[in-house]
Amino acid sequence: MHKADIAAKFAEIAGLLEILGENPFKIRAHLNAARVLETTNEDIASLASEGALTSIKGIGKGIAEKITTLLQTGDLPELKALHEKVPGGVLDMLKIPGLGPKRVKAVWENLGVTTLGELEYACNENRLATLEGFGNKTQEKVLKGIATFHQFAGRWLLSEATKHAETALAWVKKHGDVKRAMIGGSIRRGKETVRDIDIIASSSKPLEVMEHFANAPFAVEVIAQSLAKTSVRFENGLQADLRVVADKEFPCTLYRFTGSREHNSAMKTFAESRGMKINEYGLFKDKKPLPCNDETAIFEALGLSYIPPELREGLGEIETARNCNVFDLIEYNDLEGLFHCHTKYSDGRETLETMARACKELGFKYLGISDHSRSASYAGGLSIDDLKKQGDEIDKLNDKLDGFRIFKGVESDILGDGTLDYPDEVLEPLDFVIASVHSSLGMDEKKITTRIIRAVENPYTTMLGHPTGRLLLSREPCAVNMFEVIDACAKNNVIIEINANPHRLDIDWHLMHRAKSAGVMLSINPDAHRIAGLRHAKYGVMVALKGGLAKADVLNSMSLADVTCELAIRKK
DNA sequence: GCCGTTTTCGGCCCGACTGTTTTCAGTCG
Repeated sequence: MHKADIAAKFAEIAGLLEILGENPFKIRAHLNAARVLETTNEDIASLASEGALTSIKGIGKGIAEKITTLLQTGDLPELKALHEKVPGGVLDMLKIPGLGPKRVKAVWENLGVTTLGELEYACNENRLATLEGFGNKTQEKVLKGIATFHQFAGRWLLSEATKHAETALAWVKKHGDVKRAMIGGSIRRGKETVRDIDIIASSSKPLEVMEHFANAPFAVEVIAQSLAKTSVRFENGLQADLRVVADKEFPCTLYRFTGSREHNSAMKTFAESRGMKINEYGLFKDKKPLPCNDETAIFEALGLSYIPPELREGLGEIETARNCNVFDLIEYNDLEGLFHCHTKYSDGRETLETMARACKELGFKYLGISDHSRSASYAGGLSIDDLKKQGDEIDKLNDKLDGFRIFKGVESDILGDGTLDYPDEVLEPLDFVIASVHSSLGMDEKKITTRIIRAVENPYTTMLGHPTGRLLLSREPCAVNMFEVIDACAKNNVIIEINANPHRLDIDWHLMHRAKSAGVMLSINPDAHRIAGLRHAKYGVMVALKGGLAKADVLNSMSLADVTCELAIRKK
């Protein structure tokens, strides 16, 4: 059993205990253990065998025993006992916004509701609103929450799907008869959420390769097996399709199973206009296949410049490819530094120095630190004194970190009225200020737009952080009118963040063209709370590509000297 | 259930918001 699986068990226990109204501190201890397990670098199995699990902060005697039991048996008697007390579907209800443990318990005990389906039914019959402590507003909110839940079911975050896709790809490549293999589909296009994994491989023995795939250790179920493809399911329900073709067909199959439906359809039409035909088996002229060794050759044969996978959405990219030689797009290696990172000063896992050194080791030249501000008490936001203290530490580190620079910043909460939560004299000496909304995201369009624009107009705001507050697959963006916000950013010389955390990817890439044409600069920010989070910048680059951004549009593609200058100019 | 320690038990984050009530419980971040 893996650390992440054990962590999930503890989170499950916490949820069940919550519904049962157990001691809140016991619940927190389990949640804390889950988080610790998710993030620790320790080898749990060997610590368990040495009886040294309690050396990890947050793991005491009780939880250490449970981890050991889970490692040895894969199961936990306590969890079984809890499941006997609480029906499975009741736990799902905790995922509905507006329903916490108390209300879930009330719904379950008073209405006998034990699944989301029954809950929806009860809402439609107006039974939820009649419960004590509930009303029409809550009932409506729950109904909306259930709809959102269904809408997101069966979709995965790009980061999660990528991780599984890489596992599957590595397994496919292990087969000795595989010549080429790649991840295709929406993962290759960098879509922020995806439905399944597509892997394309070439081999002279396709059936054997597909059989090998069906027998993969991660495949808990083989959903379909045919001459054309094999589909398996991972334990978490994610589906992976493998197509194996002859090597000469590989480029066209990969191409066909990468582009969106709209892109493929547009390309089919374009090829026909050139007297050609394109499908998953090849590119044909006068019914004769044109040899294409890779995707580049396909575009060349069609008289187009190469269209990167991220752009193959059917949004006019073929037209662009006819008119220009190359797409001028940012690449991951263009990034010179990273802004928007957290440390132990607020809710980050690492010290300032550890984060800076990790960033340097990744090859970056600078790091912009922006811990939470004082009103973000839930995230350990910094008092004015702490912020000064951090600034002093940054000064010392900058003397030590040869050729690497830490910029002093803060992620300041945008308060309800649009003001930032430090006085001007505190913001003034900082190198940069990210203004972000973290609370009261439910305001109507007019109110929240006015609020955010007021923050953009603050002379100390350098960047607008995760502008819509969306959490992919769990929280819709707030009602903000982003067109107005983009215009305000242009007017006030404020940079817009592309929050690269795979849960956010905010702003949405569809809006990047508009920001670019309004003359707004963007910044690809990892919003890292731990070392691994720094690598999330790659997802930010993927969506920036989708948004058609060039190196020149992105703040943190500037050299250290240039970015220092840029920040100074913006401060004025 | 964990931590820290005056080693045996008390403290563990808490303020804002929402919707419900009519003074506050529950949820959220």
